[in-house]
Amino acid sequence: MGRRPRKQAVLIAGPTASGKSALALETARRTGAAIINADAMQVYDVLRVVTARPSPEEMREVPHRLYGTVPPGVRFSTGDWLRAVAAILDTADLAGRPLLFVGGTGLYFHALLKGFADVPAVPAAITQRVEAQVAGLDRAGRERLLAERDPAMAARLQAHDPQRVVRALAVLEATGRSLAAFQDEARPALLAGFEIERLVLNPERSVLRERIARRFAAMFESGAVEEVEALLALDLDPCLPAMKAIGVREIADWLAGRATQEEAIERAVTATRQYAKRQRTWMRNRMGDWTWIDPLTPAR
RNA sequence: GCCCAGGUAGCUCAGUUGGUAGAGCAGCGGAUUGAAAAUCCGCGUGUCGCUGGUUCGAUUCCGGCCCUGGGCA
Repeated sequence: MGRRPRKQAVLIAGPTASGKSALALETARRTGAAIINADAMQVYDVLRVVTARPSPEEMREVPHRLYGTVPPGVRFSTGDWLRAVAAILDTADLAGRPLLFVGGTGLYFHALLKGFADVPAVPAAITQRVEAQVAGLDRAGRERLLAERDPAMAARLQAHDPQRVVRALAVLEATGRSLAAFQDEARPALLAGFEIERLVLNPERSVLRERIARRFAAMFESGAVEEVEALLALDLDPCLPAMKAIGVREIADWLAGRATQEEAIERAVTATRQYAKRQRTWMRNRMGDWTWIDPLTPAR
């Protein structure tokens, strides 16, 4: 039995501004690894500075995948991301390189490690119809509607927020099956057969806060404004994910005279801090068995 | 110096006909299976400027002081 070295994957998660990209780059230089994006916003083209995507020089130096590869007019989903990763694993061009999955989107790592329900595409017309139906309902109304149509999903959802209720109802309508049934079907994890190392970067709270504040102020001076102008010029639907990247709304408000620069920066910094908090909640509660490190405090 | 307004949560403020107080934002905790930088759920964290007086009881009423803003000099 010929012994081939096992394929290696390193997963680097952590809240925004925790130093993931720097660690990934340093590791890739040392080990010859390729870096694969696991961040929902860094996939979008146009927004580089605002999403803190690696620079063109860094991307030239080390192989990077799934950074800025999706037009901002596209609604890229977790399933799309997982398929894109599968396609990368199937190609030979990264053969032999360790893979570094780097990003802040907990759901992507979950899908990568645990598999993801394979649900057929739901026609946009159906989603729109369901959205219109759910739009006027309050929390109790949503809960009641879902319980009536899809008790299994109603029982599964902890919070009956509009997005999840719409998704459940749309899947039911499009396929005739409950989303719960799809979720219960075991999906093979993409990284089966890999030797996997899992890291969560967890800087001290006060340090992270300070880095977030400094980083956004710097973004403002180094191209973020031009990016947002370019994005706005595309005149996209404001509901699209790329339009919701932190900083887009805030800078757009400043450009339109609805906020001073100081206010725009403060709001974006607050939004980033709140985002980091949500990330930490996910990581604390769902990545407890990963290796936690503080990359920013010298004495660790 | 005098007059007026105000001083209540981290911030902006509401309120208590005297029984130690509550909104928004911020913050904290939680959920998270195709929008996830999204979308939701839960939680008030307080010498009511200080100090005397009246009162069974004062953040509330009265006096004094301090501070802030505006006006008059």
